[in-house]
Amino acid sequence: MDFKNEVVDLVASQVDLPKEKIAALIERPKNAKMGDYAFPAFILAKTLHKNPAMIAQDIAENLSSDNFASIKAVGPYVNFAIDHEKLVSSTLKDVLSEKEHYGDQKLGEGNVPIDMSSPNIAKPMSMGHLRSTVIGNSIAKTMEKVGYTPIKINYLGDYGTQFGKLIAAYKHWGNEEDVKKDPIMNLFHYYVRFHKEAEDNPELDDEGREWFKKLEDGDPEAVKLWKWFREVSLEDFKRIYKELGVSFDSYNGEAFFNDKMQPVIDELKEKGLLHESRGAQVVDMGPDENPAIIVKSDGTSIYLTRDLAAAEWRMKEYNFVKMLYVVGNEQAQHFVELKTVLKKMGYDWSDEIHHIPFGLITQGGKKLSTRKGNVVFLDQVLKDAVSLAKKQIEEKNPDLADKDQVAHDVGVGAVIFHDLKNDRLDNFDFDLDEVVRFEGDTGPYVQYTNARAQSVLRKAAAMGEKPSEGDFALDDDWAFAVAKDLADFPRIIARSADKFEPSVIAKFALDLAKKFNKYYANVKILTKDDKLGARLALVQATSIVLTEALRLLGVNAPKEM
RNA sequence: GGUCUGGUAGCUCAGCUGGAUAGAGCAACAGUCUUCUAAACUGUGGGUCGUGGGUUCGAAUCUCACCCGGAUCACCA
Repeated sequence: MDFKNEVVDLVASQVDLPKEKIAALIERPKNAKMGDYAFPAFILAKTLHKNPAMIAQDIAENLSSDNFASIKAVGPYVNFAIDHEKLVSSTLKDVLSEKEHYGDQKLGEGNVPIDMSSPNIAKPMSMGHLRSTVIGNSIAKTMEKVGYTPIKINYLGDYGTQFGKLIAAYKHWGNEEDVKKDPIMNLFHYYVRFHKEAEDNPELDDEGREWFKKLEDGDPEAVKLWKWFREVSLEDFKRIYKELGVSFDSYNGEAFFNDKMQPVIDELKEKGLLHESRGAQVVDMGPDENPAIIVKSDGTSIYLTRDLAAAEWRMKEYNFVKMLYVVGNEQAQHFVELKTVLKKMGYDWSDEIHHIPFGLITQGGKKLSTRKGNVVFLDQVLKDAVSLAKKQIEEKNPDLADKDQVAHDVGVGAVIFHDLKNDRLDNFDFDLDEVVRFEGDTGPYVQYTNARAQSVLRKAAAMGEKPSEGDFALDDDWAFAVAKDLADFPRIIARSADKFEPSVIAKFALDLAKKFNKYYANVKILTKDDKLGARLALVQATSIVLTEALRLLGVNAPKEM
């Protein structure tokens, strides 16, 4: 049942305004006591030459509807209070019949490649990669929920001059055994050492360049090492992705596009977009902008060239309706260049490319730097989170079955949720205690709420009681607050999808959990009376929606914790 | 200096396309488990919404200027 549409119709019957205009004016009072919808009468004051309070009064007097418990003027507003029982019962009916498909909708269709995660080979994943990974993953699930077909692409940083350096470093200090034992960490140590020693010993840099040249020329040893590094790194990454519950449809990284760049350069030349500047081949970006470099002065390519090739290739391969890049905000300018160059090449689909930026993570107020070794390793954070969750379980629920599985879901869930609950663009300073908190506005709070709901349902089943299938009439304020949130869920999903903003869903989940906990604290659910089935239906519906909201965020919802 | 982005409670942040007394969480203090999981709930204190102008019946929200923080400003990604 759509109560808002009815409000619009009711107002339209009294007021000389188009329905669209009315719909835009209808608002939701902040204070629930004032009702559920309100129509402000200010804009009619001029045309009717009456004060808004009187206008509101006139409108309210002429309206009535079975679906609203009251329609009355309060000052310059016409306030509509929904009939509690009607809203609760129509919402519960929807949720229970559609189950996890509640909130599904068709806002569009077609392929949507999402460039996300994209760690660099031979370097440990940091908290920054976590952001790209979990934001991309949540957007993918949300896009799917509203009709699109997401394609998750891990654009691995598996090529470039740093591999020359890494090979040189390995030749100096590395050995096969160590790399096999702990590939990422040992390769990373070689790399860090290389940079440190190169400060006093600049010839090392030359060695690095030589090895990269060899790699490009197909030198067997260089290629073999590179392939090996890539392979062992990817295995390590996949282990972490499994922990996070994230999978990819493509691992076509930078190396995949090596042989696809020259055609793009040729194409730019043909279209007359390329010219020489300071020894480099560039495309002009406008009078006050730096030009976009396509070929460096030493004749080698640059990441923009590669991204252009990747974009063209993806268009051919996927015929996408949108393409998203979940990449840090510090690369914003790069995506402006990418889109501008594509546009100049005559590709209007560049308008459907969106950079989905996110804020910077710092530690102690300082920017994290892989090269300086000042990083927060994602692997370690996840391990810490899981072990803290385990400790918590031992304290609070030592008899729980599947302790390790639940500790994993809760610990990892806490980390993911923490990363998604705030606006993407917010910067944040990394603080482990903050990231793995289990109380307050956190993932575990939502999980716990769901576990409570599941527990009630289990107890009810043991009593031989089930959620009602037809009679959902509840009219207390706490149930009504929960049902109102449930009724909002489809709208929340649409907004999250439209803004590519997972935090909208995370905030909703927190709010719903809070409303449910108030209900739980104030209403004894498992009492044998004629409303028991209806109360259980509310519990069931809440659990369905909480679980689905968490799923869209990429967080598991254990039934017990 | 140019561009982008942000500035709301001690801390971390909500506040949807401008609307009725600015909201949460954390931290502090005071309560609530013989009763459905206290990872919870209830209450108290805490605010010049960066500053100043403008638009409007109405501005935390839109606009302009300025102040402060962050990112970025052609051969790294």
